[in-house]
Amino acid sequence: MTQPRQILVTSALPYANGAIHLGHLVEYIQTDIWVRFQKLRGHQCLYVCADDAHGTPIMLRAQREGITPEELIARVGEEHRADFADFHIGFDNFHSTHSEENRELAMLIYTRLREGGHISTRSIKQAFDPEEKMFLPDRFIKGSCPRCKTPDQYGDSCEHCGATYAPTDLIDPVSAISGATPVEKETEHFFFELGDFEAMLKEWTAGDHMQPEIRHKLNEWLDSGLRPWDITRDAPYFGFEIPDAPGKYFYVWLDAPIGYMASFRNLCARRADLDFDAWWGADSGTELYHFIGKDIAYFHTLFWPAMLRGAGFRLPSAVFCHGFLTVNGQKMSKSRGTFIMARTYLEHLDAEYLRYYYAAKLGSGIDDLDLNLEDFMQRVNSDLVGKVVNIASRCAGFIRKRFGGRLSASLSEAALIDSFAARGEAIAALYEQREFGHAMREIMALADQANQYIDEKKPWVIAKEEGRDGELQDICSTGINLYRILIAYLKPVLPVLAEKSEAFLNIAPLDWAAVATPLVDHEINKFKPLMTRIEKDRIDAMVDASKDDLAARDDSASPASGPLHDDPIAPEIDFDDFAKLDLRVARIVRAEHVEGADKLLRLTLDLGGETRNVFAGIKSAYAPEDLEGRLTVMVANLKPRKMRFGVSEGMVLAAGPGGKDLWILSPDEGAQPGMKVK
RNA sequence: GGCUACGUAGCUCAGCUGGUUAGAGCACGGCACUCAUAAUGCCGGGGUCCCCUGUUCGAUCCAGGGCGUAGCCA
Repeated sequence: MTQPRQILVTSALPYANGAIHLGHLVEYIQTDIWVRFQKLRGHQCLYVCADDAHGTPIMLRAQREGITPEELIARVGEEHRADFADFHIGFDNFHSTHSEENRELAMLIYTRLREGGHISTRSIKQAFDPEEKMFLPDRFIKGSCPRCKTPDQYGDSCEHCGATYAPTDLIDPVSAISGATPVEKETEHFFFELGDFEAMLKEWTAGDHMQPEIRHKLNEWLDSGLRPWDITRDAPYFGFEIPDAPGKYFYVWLDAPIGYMASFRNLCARRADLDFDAWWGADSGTELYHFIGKDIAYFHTLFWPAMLRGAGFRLPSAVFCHGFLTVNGQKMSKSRGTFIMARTYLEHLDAEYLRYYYAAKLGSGIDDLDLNLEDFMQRVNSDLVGKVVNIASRCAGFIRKRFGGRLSASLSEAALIDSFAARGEAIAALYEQREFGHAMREIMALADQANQYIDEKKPWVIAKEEGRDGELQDICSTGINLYRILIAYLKPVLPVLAEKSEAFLNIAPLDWAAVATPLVDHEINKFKPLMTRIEKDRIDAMVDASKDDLAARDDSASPASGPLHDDPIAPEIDFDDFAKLDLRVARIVRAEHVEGADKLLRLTLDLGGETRNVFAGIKSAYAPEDLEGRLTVMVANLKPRKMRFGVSEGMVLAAGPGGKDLWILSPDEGAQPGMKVK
């Protein structure tokens, strides 16, 4: 080990007007894994975050709920803390931007920027709601797109044609709050003169402080010239009022990143060993990393370094961007049930499944990450339960039953165990570079090796032979030692599995260095299942619950609804695509319940010369006796599918959202079984 | 609309500065095994590397154009 480093890490501040969802968690899990890794390596690594508690949306939401903004952010803050805790996000401190520390630091930075001549004042024209007596952010003005005329678009861009414009360009603009027609009104704002920092930002950007993709984007902004940044908003606003400018507040994005500092200062107050200035002073020798989403790179790579430099603080060592989450290849969708809240997930599934899956797919780039629920289940079950935990499971029984839990007094396979330990530095380098997916592949390759070893040695054969106890004990002791190394490598990702494994192995908490010292002549505890498989119905239940959540949650009267809205028409296909489908009229000659199946009925379909066995998920809507004798339509050339209860040789067509609301298709009188539908 | 990225097997992803038969895991098929949470091991099938044009002796990798996806445009 080299010298311990001093590292301060942040994740972006979650906005305090809504719940944490699985998209947010990409970032917190990524950051947490990196932080836990650094700690296991023996570094002093501190992870701070806070709620981002200011701004118009929070003010308005509190109004709507009839509570104060302070009450709203207190409530949301508690929810956020609980969600993070249950996903094992190990913040050293989680604070709020609506705090005294943040007020003082925001003032300090603002004052220093002003003294440095970097704050200017100018009058701007902004949309004003004459009924609510407030200026309107772009997002709170709606109207028709000036280019494509699509109605009901926001004041900054059109969701239909992608045009960007000023709110004043909208056709028939209205305030989203009151419905009144906004008027233009002049107001004086303060601006941060970003252009003063152009040279410094160009130099900083050229250094190794961000990913190349972000640097490209930044260069584009730098080349097009830096404009002054509007840092104030007028009352009414929820934020920090500027003392010498009554009625003016700091824009939420000014004090949000300062929240990183405020959270750290708050931590310093409780920790005698931490000195704020040593970590944030201009000449600080510590490291500082911000993990953020690619959407807010702008604020963290331009405004934030400029503010820090202008106010005499240190700059970040690096800003790490990540991509966005898609679910099943698409944007998270409320109607599809893939807009999944952290809490909803936790009610159905173990947090570590998701931590592992994200880790397996995260790299150092800014690509989006897809949570494919089918892949998620298979990956977790196969890698963690089938491969890793299985190693302990298949060795522990012999050690316990035959040797009283005692591992061999010496290593029979020192070379194998050494080869596992020798991978530690390479795996550490991957964690360090945030190449978690690559690290997981390396670790799983080791798990495969361990299983191969056990397979090759066949302890279950040796166990039946006289006089080979020593060999048996050696093989299983080796397996246990290999398992221990794998768990140490996985510990940043799976802290709970690690903790349970430490209890099973009867050892002190593992760290990276512990890998070098194998367990010999050591007694382990009884093995209990350390992790269980993901069941498909748990995922289905989570998706269903996410649909329900939103029905309940979505109080912002969304006028659009109905089948077309919930399930938009699929992309256009050619006739050839359609012609591949062979739809046939079929008579349901028998319909019966399937023992053990919650949703399925077994249908025997007559195609006029051929009968098919089809399992249909319509039990919730039909009684078998109501179906027998009916004509319906089936997909006749669908590949047969093996199900738990038998092979399903096709599919009957039905419409409806599910449950009781499901209707199978019926041809009119006169159609004969076997006729092609075209 | 402009810009920055991305587009590789059914799915999720690797592929170092262009070079002979393009890889992994999962899924799928076959075999073996039964210690283990129906876990494991061995073998196998499967890809016009989004499309077009160009540069090159040679391009999945470079250049130009197109299509699609994501983000940003203070």
